[in-house]
Amino acid sequence: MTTRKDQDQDKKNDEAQLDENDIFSLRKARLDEMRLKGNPFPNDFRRKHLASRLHDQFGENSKEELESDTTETAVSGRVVLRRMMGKASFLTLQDVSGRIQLYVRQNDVGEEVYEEYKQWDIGDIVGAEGSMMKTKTDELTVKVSKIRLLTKSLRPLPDKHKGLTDTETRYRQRYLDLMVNEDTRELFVRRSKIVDGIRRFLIEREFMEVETPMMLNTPGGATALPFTTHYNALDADMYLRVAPELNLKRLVVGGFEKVFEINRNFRNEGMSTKHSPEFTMLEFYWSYADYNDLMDMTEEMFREVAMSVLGTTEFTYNGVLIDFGKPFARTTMDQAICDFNPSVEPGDLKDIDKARALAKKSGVEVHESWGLGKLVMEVFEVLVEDKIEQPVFITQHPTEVSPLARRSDHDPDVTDRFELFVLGKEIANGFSELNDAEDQAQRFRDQVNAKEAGDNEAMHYDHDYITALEYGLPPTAGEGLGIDRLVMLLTDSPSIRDVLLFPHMRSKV
RNA sequence: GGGCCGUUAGCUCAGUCGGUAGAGCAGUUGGCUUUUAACCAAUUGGUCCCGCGUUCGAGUCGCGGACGGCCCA
Repeated sequence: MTTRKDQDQDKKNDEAQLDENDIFSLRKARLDEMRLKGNPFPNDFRRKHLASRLHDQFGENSKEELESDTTETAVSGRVVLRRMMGKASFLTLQDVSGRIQLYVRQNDVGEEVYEEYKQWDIGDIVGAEGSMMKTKTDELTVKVSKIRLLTKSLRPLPDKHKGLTDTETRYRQRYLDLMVNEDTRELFVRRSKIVDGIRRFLIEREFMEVETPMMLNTPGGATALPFTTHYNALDADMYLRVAPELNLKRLVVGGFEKVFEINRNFRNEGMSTKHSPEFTMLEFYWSYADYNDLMDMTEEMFREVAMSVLGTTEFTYNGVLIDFGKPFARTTMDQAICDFNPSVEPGDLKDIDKARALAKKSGVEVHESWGLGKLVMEVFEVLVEDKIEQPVFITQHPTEVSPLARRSDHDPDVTDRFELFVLGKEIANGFSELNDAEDQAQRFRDQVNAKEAGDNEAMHYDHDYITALEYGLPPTAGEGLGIDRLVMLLTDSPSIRDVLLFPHMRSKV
């Protein structure tokens, strides 16, 4: 049945067609002609070699050596450059591995094919067979004997020299960015290698990869505002997860003593160069280990990943040299506040009135319901975070702001927790897990109170999680690591959007 | 949410004091059988982001809005 809405949509589409420019109409006309002669989108061409493989195998051969070499190749990819010289021409073909030049002569492919070939466009995808040669200027080239059009492209590619620089278009039409900007391709290859490196690091240490739900009845595991959605079949409102933490610890209760998950979390917050509403986190849980073990392992992981991805532990971010090869500093939150702010005295952070005064003086919008712990945390965020450059583990977070972390044996007001900061960015957050069900229940109640007092980021009370703890969670350490931010560091990217293939954008009209 | 900046041809960008809308690339036509940002000649192409206002006249000035970027919260 055709609805009114469909008709409107069809009308819109028709209008869009009419709006198209001359280049599009011309190419569409060419495509229509091709349809009359056969299928312009064949899928029976098979490639023999990637461009990079040809360069590896024949790049060092001389012109003469290649003339006597009879190796036949078959290559395919997108035409990105073309130089026509009457009855002969050069094409630059781009495949996933790189570029290779093709030399197409009318004498070699035949007059009929060459006439058709002249109607093809930059951006088309072609397949070609031929032998290897080198040109006058020593460029490795496929001397084409057969060439076919595999996919007709209807839209013109961005400028062949200047490329595509408009940030908005690069984000909205990432495929164009990837087509023409090699840096972008390399960045996302690197991202993939980073994730691969982390996965291998954990699997080598006998961690098991698991997947836990994205949609939950009760969100938890982090203090953050969740997205809500609706499950029609159950007629139930549900939440997108803000962290996989509670489910992963349920698995540890069940006996999977070392688990990890690399997946998306969703937080209903604003976007910035450091924040995306959906972001990728590694979370892992390690039984019979504590937060000190986590810090050791995190350093080791960063070193190994940097080596495997960059070939070195040194890199620069925004002009600052960072070396993951050096030991990361470790300091408590209180100590860091005092170190970065000589005017602050340790006593200021132990007295709620003094801490409140310091917070207000530092520009924090203080709520009267906040305890000492929350005040100290806020002061840290304002007075320290941005000033950090080199990697540092900040430890001993207040219990008040760490509702899932184990209390310190020496001071019940702080936890055995750390956050790793590099260049003002929080990269990782880990702690010895709270496995005392009664303490956890009280912490949840405190969170519910905070929520009722207006903190919409406070956690829900998760009854089933308490039940799980009542069966017994072994002593465990757990950590979350922001993959996107780590990728930013290792690719020198100023914005998180640069390391997301399809960053969220407001829809246009 | 606030501040600053941006939006002109498919892409990259100019556009003077408010006076007929420009270039390079891409495209089209012709030439060219080792080019490589190929070259030579000719040439097509515009909702100047949208709306309102000021003005004899707005890409340009004013107001409002959309989208984006950066900074701040």
